[in-house]
Amino acid sequence: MTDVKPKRGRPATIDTDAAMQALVELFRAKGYAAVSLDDLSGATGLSRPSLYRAFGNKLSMYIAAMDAFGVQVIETAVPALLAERDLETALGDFYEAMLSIYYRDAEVAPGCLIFATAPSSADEAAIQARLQFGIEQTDLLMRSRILKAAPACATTRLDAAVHMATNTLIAFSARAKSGATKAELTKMGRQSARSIAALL
Amino acid sequence: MTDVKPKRGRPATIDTDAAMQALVELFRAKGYAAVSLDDLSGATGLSRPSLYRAFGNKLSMYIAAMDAFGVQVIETAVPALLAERDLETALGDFYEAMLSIYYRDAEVAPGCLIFATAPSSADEAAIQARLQFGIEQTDLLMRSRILKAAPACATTRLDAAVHMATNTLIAFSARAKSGATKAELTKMGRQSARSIAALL
DNA sequence: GCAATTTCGTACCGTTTCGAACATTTTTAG
DNA sequence: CTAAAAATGTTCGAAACGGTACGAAATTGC
Repeated sequence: MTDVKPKRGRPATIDTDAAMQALVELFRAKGYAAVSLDDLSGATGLSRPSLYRAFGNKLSMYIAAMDAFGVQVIETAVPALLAERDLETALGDFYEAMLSIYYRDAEVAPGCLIFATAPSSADEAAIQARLQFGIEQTDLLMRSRILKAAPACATTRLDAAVHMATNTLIAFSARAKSGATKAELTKMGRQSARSIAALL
Repeated sequence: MTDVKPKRGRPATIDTDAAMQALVELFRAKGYAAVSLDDLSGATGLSRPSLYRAFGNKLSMYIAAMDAFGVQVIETAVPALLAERDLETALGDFYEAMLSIYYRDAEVAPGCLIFATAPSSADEAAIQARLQFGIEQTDLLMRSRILKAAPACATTRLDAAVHMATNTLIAFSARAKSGATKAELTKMGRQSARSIAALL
């Protein structure tokens, strides 16, 4: 199914993956509304019509960027959470991995595309839906991980720990944007992981 | 000092307080960048030049709205936290009061002006500074309240509880924007308050 | 080589944006 | 009553906005 079919017209030359990465970087740095198509065109090196053909209008570009960011999180940070370790270290490692995404070696954090920029644009129904999905999936992920560590945990107690774990991550996205250092938040993540593990 | 001095020219007729309230409502519903001066003019009933004279440019309007929102929080919700009750109920009452601000009787939450909209506009230095201040003040508020409930608490434990309490509130602002119901978050707030109190 | 087909960027459209210039209105000072 | 002063809304302009029409370029099928 690796299409070897020779297509009829002029072959495409644009690198959509690289372009998408540039979209993610711009959107998470400046949010949805503050970014213009000219900005995106400049960052990707693609003309506005090329962007439009590849990703649709600005809203669908942002939605696609949210998805790409989510995939990046799943591939990069989630394995740390699901590793065969005790809950406290796994959760702490996960937070640290997420912070590596939020800060990306930069002095000033580009931040989280989903938790930090989507809330302000949630009046767009499509954006709100993706934000809801992101939170939901994080809750589910935390639930499965905590349940693995404490299979017999009562549901109330489990809910509390799950929400704590997700809420900590969400808050980190805002704190990173507020100027907190990565070291600061990493320490906070270890503390939080310990507290959450202690809840069970 | 209640100025009875008759000023020289035409007296001002605009209600700056009402206008500011309208600014807060618009900004927290749609964020900073997505709001135009025409939107603000329409919502306040003031002409663009009047707005400009009263509050300066768009950025300073947003900054002033952040301050006004902060004052509203301090006047409305903080007393619940500082009330003479046990920590768990005080914290739970505080979260509930904050959710009343975030939802304002509306089906869809207008949300939190500071935690939900500022992070996406934090590339503006002035906005980032106010966001940082807001988080800092919340941490300080939580610290003083928790310290009152547990004066002999070890600093590590105290830090953990403080950050948990603030992070929960920050996360609520994102969850509210994602479409969660007020009842849902109120329940989560009570659970979180219990968990945080149990950390001491 | 010629037609069909697909990609691509230049140029353009109408709208919206922010901010200011300006005249008008309403008051006090003399 | 006239002049100065302050506040206000109408009007304007230059720039930026999102999005598209259209022709040039590049490839395959015949």
